[in-house]
Amino acid sequence: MAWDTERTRQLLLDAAVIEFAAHGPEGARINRVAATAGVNKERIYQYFGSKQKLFVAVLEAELAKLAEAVPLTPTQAMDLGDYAGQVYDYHLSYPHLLRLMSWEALQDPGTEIVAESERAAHYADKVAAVSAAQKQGAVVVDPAAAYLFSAVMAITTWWFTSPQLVSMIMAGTPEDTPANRRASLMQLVGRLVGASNTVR
Amino acid sequence: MAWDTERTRQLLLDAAVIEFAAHGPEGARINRVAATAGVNKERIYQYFGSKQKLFVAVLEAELAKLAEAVPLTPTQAMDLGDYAGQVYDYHLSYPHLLRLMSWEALQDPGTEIVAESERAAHYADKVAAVSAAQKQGAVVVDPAAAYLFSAVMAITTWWFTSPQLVSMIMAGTPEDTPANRRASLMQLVGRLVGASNTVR
DNA sequence: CTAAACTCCAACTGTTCAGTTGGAAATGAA
DNA sequence: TTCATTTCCAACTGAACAGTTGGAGTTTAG
Repeated sequence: MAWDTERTRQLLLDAAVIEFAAHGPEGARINRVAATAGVNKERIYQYFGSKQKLFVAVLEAELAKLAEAVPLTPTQAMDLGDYAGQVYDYHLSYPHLLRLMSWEALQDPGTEIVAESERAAHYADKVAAVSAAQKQGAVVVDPAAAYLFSAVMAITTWWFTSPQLVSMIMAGTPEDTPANRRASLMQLVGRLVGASNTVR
Repeated sequence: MAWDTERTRQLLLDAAVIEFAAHGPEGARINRVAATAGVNKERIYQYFGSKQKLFVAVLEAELAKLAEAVPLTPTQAMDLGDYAGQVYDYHLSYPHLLRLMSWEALQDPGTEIVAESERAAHYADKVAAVSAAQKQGAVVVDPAAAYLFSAVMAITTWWFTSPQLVSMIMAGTPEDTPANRRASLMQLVGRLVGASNTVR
């Protein structure tokens, strides 16, 4: 058969995103990845080495896509509500990543963090941007930037990471829609950072 | 040997909390639960029926403990910052529950929610309490109570549900401690709900 | 054209796994 | 005391699993 090594690898990676997002690194099954990809499972060991290494490759690939899709710019920290809205949009249209990160969160605490140095640098940049916005008066100075940024991440991602809680909590709110969630998110982030239109 | 059926069952449940918190419903191993409990694994099938039913029993038991430890009172909605602090304290001292709920969140979306009616009623009460506080002027009226309550849950639990993100984001904040997290949490919740001391 | 290297496959290995079975030991009722 | 019931156990069953092997087929270099 005609070879297309890169295509085979990508097919496996794409299939692995689906399998790991659904079942996590321990529950995923190598034969299902191979079946979904239409590729022999021996190829997984040839290209990736092991099941856990495949999971790492999947996380690296998907994190790179997020960084590309929602890049950090200095102006974003000046409008964290809008930034939160963009991150929300990304996860709404592409739910696999937060599931993968949730599985990552639940791994053995001793597990090495995937792409840690790149991700830590990325987050350091974001926290620094928030800190700079605090100095410019666009964001309240209390609490520290890292705490503020954490809270923004928390309320942005929660809708996707706790679906069972969301369904129970929002059951009595008939006007609940993704758009209203997004609007409340942006409003609440604005309030957290002290944006002027939220002062009552 | 002297029989103590209830003790055997509780030993298995306690061992299962540890195993499911660490590995989740798919990654957990029945033989490890039995070994940790010091009980034959056949007893698991006798008392609980199956691995998944054991997971459900574990979640039910741990959720009942939370409801008992951090009960809802009407006064709590008048001070959501304090309430958030109490929930934070519970999870800080007892991290298994949020791990179990995180595994629950990642189960197949078609999976029946454990103790759904009780939990939904519990959350409905909480949202109603927030709504009442809004009417009394103790909490801002925008966005709707369910959105506010969701945001409070989000920033309270995030410290425990995203440890890898926390470690990267907080790496550049040397003054980061559980106490400072708690203090920032209460401050941010106060700001979200429009508590008077946060207006700038 | 040939041989080396590479990609890919079906079948395999050794182990693990959830769940079950047949029976031992303890308890309780008659 | 005896028998029925219950609790508990070691070993088992059937299937699943991650990872490996031997070799077929294709590509590339000489």
